[in-house]
Amino acid sequence: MTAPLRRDAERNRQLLLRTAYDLMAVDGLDVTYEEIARAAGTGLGTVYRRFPQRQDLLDALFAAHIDAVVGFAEEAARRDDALAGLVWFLERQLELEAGSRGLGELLRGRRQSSTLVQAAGERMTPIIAGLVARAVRAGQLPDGVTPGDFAAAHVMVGSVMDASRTVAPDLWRRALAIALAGLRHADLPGVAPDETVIDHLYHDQKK
Amino acid sequence: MTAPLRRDAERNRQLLLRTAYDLMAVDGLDVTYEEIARAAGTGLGTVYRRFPQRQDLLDALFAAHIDAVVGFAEEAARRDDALAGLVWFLERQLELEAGSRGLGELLRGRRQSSTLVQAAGERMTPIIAGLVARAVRAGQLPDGVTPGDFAAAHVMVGSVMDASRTVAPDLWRRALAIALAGLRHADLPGVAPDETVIDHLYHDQKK
DNA sequence: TTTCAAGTTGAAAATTTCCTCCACTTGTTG
DNA sequence: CAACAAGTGGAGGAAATTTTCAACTTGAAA
Repeated sequence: MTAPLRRDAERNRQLLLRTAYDLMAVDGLDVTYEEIARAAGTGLGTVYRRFPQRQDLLDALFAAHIDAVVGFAEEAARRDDALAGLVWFLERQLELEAGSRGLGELLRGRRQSSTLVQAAGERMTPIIAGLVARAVRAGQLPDGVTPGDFAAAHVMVGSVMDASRTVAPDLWRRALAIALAGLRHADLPGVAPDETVIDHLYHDQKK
Repeated sequence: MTAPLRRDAERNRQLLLRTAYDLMAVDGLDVTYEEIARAAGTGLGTVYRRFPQRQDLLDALFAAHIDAVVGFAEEAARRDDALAGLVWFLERQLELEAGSRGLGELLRGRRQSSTLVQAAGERMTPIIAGLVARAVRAGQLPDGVTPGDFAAAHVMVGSVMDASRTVAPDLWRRALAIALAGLRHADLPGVAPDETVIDHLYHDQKK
């Protein structure tokens, strides 16, 4: 379909991907194209030629990670112990996010979600919902806990991760412990977040 | 000391404050001066003349709220029941934040903190620390829970508030229930966040 | 080796937001 | 009501970032 890139172009493409990945791991998704070009030692035009939309770059950079997260969900669903599966899934996903600020921004707030992230969400939604339902049925979680509450927990832990990344890169594990213990023991007030609200939790898309 | 403003200027000042407050309640602290001017029906120069630094505007807008939060802390400390005091304090503060996205941004992440916020923090730190210590001593909270964990809880609930404000303005209460139950029941791993880390939790100051 | 489509580059235009400046207007004071 | 300090408005300069583009270079097919 699409012609393969010329050898030098492909080399540049890989170089740009590596460079962009490293920059975004530290500074988040909003690194300047100019910054990427400078760090990679290419011209600005080269970055634009290869990745006309920033979304193109993000997709190329993070597709594998997104797939991995979906894989985690599927693997978690195979467990007999539903709650253990949920905990394991959340922890794996957060570990990935801990490795790259950019990935965290992609998977949670900031920036409207790409097709990739949306598709991944659609695949995981029923899986997680099934796990939560199983855990509740088994009495591992109190009645009233919903998938949306896990989404909230994810966002909550992520916020601590984002704020403490540079000074306490493991603090999110403490936040995770709080969130998980909370889900197990809280008597949740109000109405559970439905699909629409979950969508906002993840793709807030404001500056 | 400072000469009083001319009557028309004072009228404009109040108008700008009201306008800015309303805009920031919805859109956060980063509303453009141009937007404020347009909404207030004044010229851009007028906004800059009255509030040369954005911090001047923020201080004028939120000083009262910040004082109120400090007042909550002091009142909480007077309670016999330390944990109830902590819960009450956190809930009051979050209720204020729920009323204005701007205030939430000021009190938590985003934007380096003003002198006002810093001063408030310094007044509240020992108060909250005392309450936490009392609650732990009384067995209301498990050993190992620290003031920093309450800061984390605050940030965590705030992140849910920020993300769901427009579609589920009360969802933060559910997040608060999770966080509080978590603090009461979690066996916290890792090291507790110290002062430096708490500072980062609150004043992350990245885009 | 020749040829040329593909690739590269960096200057410059377009955007966006911030902030200054000054000619003009208006309260207020004597 | 005269005089002027204080206040106002908004065009336009500065800075940061995005995006385009035309002149130049290079890999690879014939």
